[in-house]
Amino acid sequence: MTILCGSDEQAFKWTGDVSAARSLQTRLSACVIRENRWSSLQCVAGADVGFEERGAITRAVIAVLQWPTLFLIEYAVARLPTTMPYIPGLLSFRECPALLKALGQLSVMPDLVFCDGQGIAHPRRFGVASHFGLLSGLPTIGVGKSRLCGEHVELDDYEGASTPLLDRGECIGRVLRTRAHVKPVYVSIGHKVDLDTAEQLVGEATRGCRLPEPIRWADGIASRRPSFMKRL
DNA sequence: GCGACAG
DNA sequence: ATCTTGTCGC
Repeated sequence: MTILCGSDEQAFKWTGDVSAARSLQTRLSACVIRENRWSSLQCVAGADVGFEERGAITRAVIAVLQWPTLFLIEYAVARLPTTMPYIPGLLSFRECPALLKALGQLSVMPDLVFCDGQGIAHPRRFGVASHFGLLSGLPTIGVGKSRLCGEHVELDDYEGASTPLLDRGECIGRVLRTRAHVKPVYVSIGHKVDLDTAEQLVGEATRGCRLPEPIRWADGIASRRPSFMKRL
């Protein structure tokens, strides 16, 4: 049952069948581990994706940082032809191939990955952070910049404020204000990390900016922002 | 049928 | 996400 998760997905091919992709997500979501399955952190990574050629090429970036100093150790950039369009709820099928390629190019395997996007805070509890975690086997945390699904009460405007993200009677994540006066981020379990730990780690990985440092690096490189490219 | 909708 | 012009603050 669970042993089929990895191999099933590797064989997945996008044919335009939205229903088939959704069914696969529902099956794979049962394989996601929602509790801590790691011992210690030596280094963590940030993962993000960007596009080239007006979307024809998918460019994935994984930046590895030392923990808990958050100094950049190394990074990898991988490019692959884009095989499917962006469809809300199916983002992981579009981004995971390039992310896995980038992961394979690293010389040091991170102990945990902060992903740009939702984990189980997803209609079928299988966002990109969970999908990538399952495929790589690595612990992952989903950090979304906006909401995909779920509801929550208004959030206090001070740094560290947080409130549960609820969907169909289930707590699927937490809305966290990483900095006063800025939009909150949506933290959720990706794989092998529980929610309390995920929120705590996001807080510890954030240094004055809205997003945690690992994701800032991956995003800065994926978006080719001069301020980041200069520091490489 | 209508509105919502990660990146 | 990407494109793109303009503005605000340190």
